[in-house]
Amino acid sequence: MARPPSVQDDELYDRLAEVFRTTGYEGASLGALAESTGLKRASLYHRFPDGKAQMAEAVMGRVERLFQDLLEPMRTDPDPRTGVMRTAERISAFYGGGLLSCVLDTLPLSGAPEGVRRRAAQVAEVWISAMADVARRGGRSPEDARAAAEDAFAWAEGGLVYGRLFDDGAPFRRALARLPELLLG
Amino acid sequence: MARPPSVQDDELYDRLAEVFRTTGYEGASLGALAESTGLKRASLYHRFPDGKAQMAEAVMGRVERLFQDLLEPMRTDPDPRTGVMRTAERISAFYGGGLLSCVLDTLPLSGAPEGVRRRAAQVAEVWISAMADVARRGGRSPEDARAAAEDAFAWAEGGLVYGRLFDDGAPFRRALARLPELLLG
DNA sequence: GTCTATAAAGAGATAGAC
DNA sequence: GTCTATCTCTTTATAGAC
Repeated sequence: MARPPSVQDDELYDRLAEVFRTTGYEGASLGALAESTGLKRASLYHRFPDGKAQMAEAVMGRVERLFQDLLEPMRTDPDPRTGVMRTAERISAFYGGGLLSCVLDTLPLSGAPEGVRRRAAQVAEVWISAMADVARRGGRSPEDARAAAEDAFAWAEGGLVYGRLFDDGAPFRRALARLPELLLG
Repeated sequence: MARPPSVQDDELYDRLAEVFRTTGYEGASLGALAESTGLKRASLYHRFPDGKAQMAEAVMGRVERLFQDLLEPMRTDPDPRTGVMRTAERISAFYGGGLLSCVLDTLPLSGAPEGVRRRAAQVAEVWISAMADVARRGGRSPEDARAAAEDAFAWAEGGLVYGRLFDDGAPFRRALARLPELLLG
């Protein structure tokens, strides 16, 4: 049985994520990952025998677990609109009000191993399908709900692209502020 | 052994752009740039004595010139709505219907020189302010026009993020299809 | 588990022949 | 203008001490 992820591990993953997030997969050198975590390169290899690819996949696993928490209100609040608003708040905070890059954007560039790219798509799918689900519960057809969820994802991710270019999180925050209307009409 | 003749400048920039676009700045190795252009590494240094940073800036200059052409209908068509639709068509084609990554997203990650990041923001600003201009001509207040243009940029860029993750350009194309409504109400 | 040391390959960049 | 050859530094990865 696999060892459950410890808090210690999560802290490590968060520091690795910080590097991958800002530099992408190929830009994230072992040296930078080691410095960010406070471990030496050889120690990282002890934790991740398959090297950088395994570190990136572990980071994607961590992000997926974090998203499960961010998405919880949207999934469980009896009122869809309230749930969407609460999740939007959490997501906005998670991305530093729109000033942090998203690992789903920066990590899966060409050069990243296929497994990393697949994991990134998986996490994005978790997010998008949770939005589509709440849109359906709000009364939209499955097709409309999925399209609205994709649009919401795109708007938010693009807001983060804008944020990185101009150091301004306003477009990202507008996207999240309009999430209820976008998903529920 | 005689080599095939060197490519023209714009052709050269396009081949460099292809590498930067898909891999980001740090992921774009001199070897990959040389292979993509058909030149040897030393020949690239003859054209760009300052190396990779200068190549990336030249690519941004090329992209800016390309955008001037993409944006021309939106700027000059007497009917704002027709102009926006024509520019949207051109932009959609430029990005392969939503399946190509955008250099404005992938190039300015951490690790890219400050000059490259500045150039990327400059090109994005050209695009966004052209959209804000047409929105104003369509009757919106300067503040609304700017915000709508930023939102349109974000939606489109995020559509490309989705396209890269899922190999599906539909969200990007939806964003462009809604450009008239987004900018002109 | 973490470290130092080091190997092996790849990176950016330069010199000089043609 | 393009090439081959080379330099130097960085990067990934491994070996082995503690």
